[in-house]
Amino acid sequence: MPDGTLKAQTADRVRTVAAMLEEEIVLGWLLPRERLVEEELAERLGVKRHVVREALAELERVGLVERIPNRGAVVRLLEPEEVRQIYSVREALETLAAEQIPLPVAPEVLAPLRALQQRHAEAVAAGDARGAFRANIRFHETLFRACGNPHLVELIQGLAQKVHGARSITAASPGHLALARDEHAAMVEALAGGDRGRLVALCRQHLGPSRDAYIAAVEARFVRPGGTA
Amino acid sequence: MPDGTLKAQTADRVRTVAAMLEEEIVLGWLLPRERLVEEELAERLGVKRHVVREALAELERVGLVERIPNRGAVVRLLEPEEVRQIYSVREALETLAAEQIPLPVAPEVLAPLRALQQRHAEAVAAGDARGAFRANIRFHETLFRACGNPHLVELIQGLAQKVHGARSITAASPGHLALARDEHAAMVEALAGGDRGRLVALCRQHLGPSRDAYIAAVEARFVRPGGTA
DNA sequence: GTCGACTGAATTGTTGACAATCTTGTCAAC
DNA sequence: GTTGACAAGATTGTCAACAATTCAGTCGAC
Repeated sequence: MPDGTLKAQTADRVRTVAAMLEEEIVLGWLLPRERLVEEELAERLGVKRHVVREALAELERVGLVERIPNRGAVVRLLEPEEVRQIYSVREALETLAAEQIPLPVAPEVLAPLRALQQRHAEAVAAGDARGAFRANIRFHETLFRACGNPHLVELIQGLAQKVHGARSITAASPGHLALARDEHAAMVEALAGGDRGRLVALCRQHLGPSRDAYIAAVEARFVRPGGTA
Repeated sequence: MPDGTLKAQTADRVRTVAAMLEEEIVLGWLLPRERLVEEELAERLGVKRHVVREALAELERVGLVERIPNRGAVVRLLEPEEVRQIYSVREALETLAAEQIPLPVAPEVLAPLRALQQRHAEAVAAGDARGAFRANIRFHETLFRACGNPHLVELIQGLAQKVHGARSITAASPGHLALARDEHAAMVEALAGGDRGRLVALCRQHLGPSRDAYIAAVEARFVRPGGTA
């Protein structure tokens, strides 16, 4: 077996398609309530319908799309209350992880973290929303992985993914991206300096802006007099 | 549409099959490393192979089975280290939830909880491991749901499910079942009495026995000199 | 006697076609 | 002008056959 990972198994393709759709949702190319037709996506992304089907099922499980039997899938619109609840759990988990990171942090954590921080900063400077999104994800993954508990990391990532649909407001906003960039720099500093209190506080602060921006946007745009959605 | 939930969609059947297999794993009918052949399961459970396939994929995501490409699925054997990590996160999350339950607890929470506690006690008395397992799950779900954050509850349930494969030791043991029964009673008491400190302590204690029993069993039975598994 | 290659059986992975279901547009009746 | 039924189109849900892969046992060479 000389290829190894070379051959693209179905499972890998499903993950790839799910990731592509996720990005399109996060970056606001696919808007809430927009229909996701299996056959159309299959053709556009160059895969079989079965692959798209599984990818949509995955995104439904994660909470990014909504699937109605015999009717198809649409990009899900997150309720403000739901977003608040998710962020409150995120805060607890990320705090927990930050408290368990051994300090002073190991160089093999710090070095890649600095590299990712820089990549994020470059993407922000270039106005590359997609690059910033990807670097941002990897930055946080690397950071929290340092806590030593992969299951905790998995939960944190899952929750972050759940609210990806609520990030199209901030994911492309230069102001928010610049703020995130600066906060990342501060986190790295706190890690390097062994200042746990600051690190934990930064992690907590870091969550606020995107949550508040989304809630404000939804309540301004979607709430109709007398209605709940 | 006069039937509503009457018609059995594929998604429902997948969930059902997954739940059946999960129970068989928890109760020790299916042992670690035991093969799970799609066609055989499809015939035994009276569904199409495609349904079994998706159910196995679901159980793989959850962490109860392991699937190797072109080779099939087997019941997964959890590493002691992994079990420790999962239980440590469970402890944190369940503590968090217990701390957020409004006290004194609402009657519409307490009443069903007492009913489930009794059902569990009856199953234990009757030596009905499956009944005890089901009542136990619903008891904890009802308890933690009272914290008001469905996403936190979902995480707690997911983690509990992840270690279901590690529960075949305690799920059928009269001693452990009796202990769980008594602890449930104490939890209800603490809830009714508004004693949050006791409730939190009980939730934490409650996790210990099954974790320790599993780790002890695995390390006694499966560790070979010089090997890691 | 041991090692390596080969063949056959078992199992999963993939595909395309068909059936069931829902939505939209049209038209007639009130 | 509005409402209801009806038909056509679009979309998902289901299935069974076929292809690809892996494993176990056997046979032959050294």
